[in-house]
Amino acid sequence: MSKAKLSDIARAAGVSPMTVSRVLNGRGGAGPETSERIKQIAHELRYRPNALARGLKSDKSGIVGVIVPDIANPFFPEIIRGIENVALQHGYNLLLCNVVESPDREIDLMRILESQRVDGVIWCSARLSEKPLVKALQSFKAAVLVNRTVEPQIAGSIMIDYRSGAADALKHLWNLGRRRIGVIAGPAASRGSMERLEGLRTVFADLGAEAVATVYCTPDVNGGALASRELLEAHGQVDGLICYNDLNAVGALQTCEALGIRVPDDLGIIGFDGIPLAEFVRPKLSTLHVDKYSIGQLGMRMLLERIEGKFVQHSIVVRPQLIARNST
Amino acid sequence: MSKAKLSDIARAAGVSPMTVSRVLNGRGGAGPETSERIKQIAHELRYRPNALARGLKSDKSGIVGVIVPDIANPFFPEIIRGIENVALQHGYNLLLCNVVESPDREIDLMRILESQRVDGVIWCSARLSEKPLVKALQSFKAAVLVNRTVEPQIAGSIMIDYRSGAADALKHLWNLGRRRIGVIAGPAASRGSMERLEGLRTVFADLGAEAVATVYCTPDVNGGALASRELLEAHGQVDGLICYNDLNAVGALQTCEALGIRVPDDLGIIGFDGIPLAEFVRPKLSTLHVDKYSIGQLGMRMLLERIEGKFVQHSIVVRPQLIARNST
DNA sequence: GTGAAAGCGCTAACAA
DNA sequence: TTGTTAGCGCTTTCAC
Repeated sequence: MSKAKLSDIARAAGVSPMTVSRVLNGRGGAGPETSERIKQIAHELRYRPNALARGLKSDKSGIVGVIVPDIANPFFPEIIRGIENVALQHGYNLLLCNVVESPDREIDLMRILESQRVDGVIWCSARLSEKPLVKALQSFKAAVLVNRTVEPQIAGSIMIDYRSGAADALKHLWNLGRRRIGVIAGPAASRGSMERLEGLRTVFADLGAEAVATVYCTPDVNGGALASRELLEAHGQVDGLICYNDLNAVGALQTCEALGIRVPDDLGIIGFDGIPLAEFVRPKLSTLHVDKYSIGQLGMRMLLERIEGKFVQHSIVVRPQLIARNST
Repeated sequence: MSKAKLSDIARAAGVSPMTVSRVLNGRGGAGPETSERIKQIAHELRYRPNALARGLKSDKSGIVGVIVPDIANPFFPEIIRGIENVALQHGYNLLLCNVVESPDREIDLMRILESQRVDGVIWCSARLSEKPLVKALQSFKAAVLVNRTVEPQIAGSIMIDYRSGAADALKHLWNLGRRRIGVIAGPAASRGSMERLEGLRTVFADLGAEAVATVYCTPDVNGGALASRELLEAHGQVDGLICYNDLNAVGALQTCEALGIRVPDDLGIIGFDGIPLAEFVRPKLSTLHVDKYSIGQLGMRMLLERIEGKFVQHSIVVRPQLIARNST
């Protein structure tokens, strides 16, 4: 049996579809006992309003597109939960999109989300270059970027203060007496990597020092393992390692184990992000914790404002917090 | 500026909307150079077909609902990726829903997905009781359950063979000489837990032995830590621990560390699921590995068959594979 | 308080 | 080959 529609209820109740619509949407429309009868029938028929028809009429789909580079990276599920938490409170649902592969995928995705007439988009760690990114964003009623900025008219943004985070990481190692510091810098193309390096440079300059070596890598455990091996084999005297993220740091931990380097005795390692994994490895990983759930909530709230046409706040910066554990 | 529609293109090209529709959908409809002109204009106007209108007309939304109990549990993102991989190949998108909280949430979600007129649903680890579950599933054109079964007419299912997995875990520990075995059993209400226990019972019976103790807990790290502490403090002589999942096993690892119990020397620990984390802890966790990505792919393929009205295969059973690492 | 008409953007069926 | 008509389910507008 196919789904009940307004006219089915109307016929059963002996009224017009319009009346049913009004009653079910709580906008008066009928006397008390007629209303009751209509609601009763709707319930019996398991009536579910057709969101497609509603959306077509109202030009609102009730759906928000969420784009993440890789849902298997534990950084993102927390953000998604934050987004969903706020979205559901406001009657929105999430169309989740993963873009593991290429920037081409990002373009395709945009077309899809446009076709679905999503009411807005939250895009995490977009890798598309500026021009096409802006062009893509302009096709949406509202957009929020996480980990990226564009002109505030184009999209709101939630930024993580990588500079200060990286600076704090370096100061932390320095205060612990580490003087020969290497950097596992993550993906060379990434803005986040650049900003971290800038933060480091500033502190190094103040200190009259510099990094022993910097190695780029993919932002996962394996990338960290490979890069740290390369770095440590070439620079045995390194006594501190600053990593792009916790996954990289866990990879470094593995390398140290393989190379017989003791952490933190021989080498202090610090990560970034504060994913749960950081607490489960041994030694427990010191890290710069980022409140991912809040980022999701903030992002969705910002999107809601934009959907409603308010542009009060254009950019939010979240500051990572140093958590010193046993790896430093 | 709002979005271009067929009639906009039609006007610009001096043809009827119908012709434009046919051309853009590649169903002939016009001579070669008219077709070219239409495509050109569509491109310039950044035309995006309105999926809402199409869906309303065709009674197909192109969207598949995916429900997981908790996206922050690393078991699920892999499944989602598998689902998405197949879905995209076939022109479907995912409406992702998390149900962290209560079974009530599950009911609400069903209403939402029905309203969105999703073409099908993939539901992971549904916790709703049989009656309402069946009722909910019946409202969809197609449905597939992961980790649960119902009548094949109602929904397809992908099952993990927890019995054989648990049996393998026990045999593994037994072969290693462990004789006093405790069980961290996960959520008491869960089917998965029950089935694992059944698998264990069978093997214990063959062996003429039984579990020293069984403790239930939440399926996360903390639950495992608490439950294992309770178990180990009450039964100091236990030399083998079978855990509901890897998260629980990691929790047990933490407890052992706190209690000064050496793993695997004093106690062998084995997990379940084979999440990435299992490789990152020390000692590396032995586990029963489940191919989550494949499960996602299989589930989506099964759903596609059901959407298309083929019901060739009603149930797939995936067998976990023992991976012996350093915790046993 | 209630209903009829019209239209959101698209396409199946038929007509020219 | 191309166009016209009608309708998917809902809601806004206006008339009763």
